[in-house]
Amino acid sequence: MTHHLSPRAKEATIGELSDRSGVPQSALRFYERQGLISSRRTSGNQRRFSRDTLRRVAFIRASQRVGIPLAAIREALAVLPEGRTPNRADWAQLSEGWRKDLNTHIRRLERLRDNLTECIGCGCLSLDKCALANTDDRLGERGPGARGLGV
Amino acid sequence: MTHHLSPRAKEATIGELSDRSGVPQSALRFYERQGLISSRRTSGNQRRFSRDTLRRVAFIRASQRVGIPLAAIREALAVLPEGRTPNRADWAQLSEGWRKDLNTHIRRLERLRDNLTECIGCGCLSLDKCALANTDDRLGERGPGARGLGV
DNA sequence: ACTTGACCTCAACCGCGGTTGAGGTTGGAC
DNA sequence: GTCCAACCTCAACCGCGGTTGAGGTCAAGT
Repeated sequence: MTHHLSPRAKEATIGELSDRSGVPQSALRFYERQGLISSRRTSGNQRRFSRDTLRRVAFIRASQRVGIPLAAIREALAVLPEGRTPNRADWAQLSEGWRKDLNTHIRRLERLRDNLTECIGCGCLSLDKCALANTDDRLGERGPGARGLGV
Repeated sequence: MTHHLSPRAKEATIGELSDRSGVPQSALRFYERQGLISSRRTSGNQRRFSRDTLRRVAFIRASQRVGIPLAAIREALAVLPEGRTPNRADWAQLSEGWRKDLNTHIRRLERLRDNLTECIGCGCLSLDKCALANTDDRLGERGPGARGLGV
């Protein structure tokens, strides 16, 4: 009873995490640099990821797939607890927020689709009054550089 | 009756086009380099845009807003006639295709939202069988470099 | 004729989301 | 103890969608 099991029993190397998540190692290192995931280091400086990291990575990829920029994903992930392993309630809280964002996003797309149909379909092609041209929603200009805006 | 009006009566300078479309001149030049719009040049090498270019630009921006990459927009615009000024039917054809893409896109988002709710909500957090992790839709990997994939 | 602002090109740079490769260490199996 | 795959860092590069700035020309008004 004195040989105290090391906690790494459930930890994954970067290769394992990559295989399980389908995300390239280079991307995982990149995510770590960006503060989206974190790892413990072995005495030999190798990464060891805790089990819940797989979940985080899945969440990151799923979010990205709908066009959410990494910075926004990082913010969202920040609601997860620091020291403790996130539990179901933590993830539920996270996904609830995401659900709202997704709904907003979906509504925007629907609006655009309807405008497109209406506007071109009706032949109003005068852009001054066209819903297509004057899309009411402001999409945060936020400085120069590429737009990005998460679609 | 002999002073034959010059055709530039309805042409716009880049500044005018920029003002009317709200798109920076730098972006308009960029679009031209990328083959999304085109211009006539004056004897002094200045650009003159035909009237329908305003429409093209509006279309480009609207498309971008929903996350469609410029390359895809260029392809879509290729269905417009070369010599002739595009008429209503041309634009309608274009927008019909877009409407379908938008619908597909919207459905993808809805699916993700529902998966998220179900998956996290139900506590199934085992990623192996999770819809979040194993999103069935293939999103065209197409080579290395940034994903892009138009969201 | 001259000024002034709008236009031109070209090259360099930006943020994003990574990949690639060189050169060096680690660690598990034999 | 030695081997080799798997890991490490760091710097450079990629495509995308542009912006910025230097240095030069054009055209409309006085």
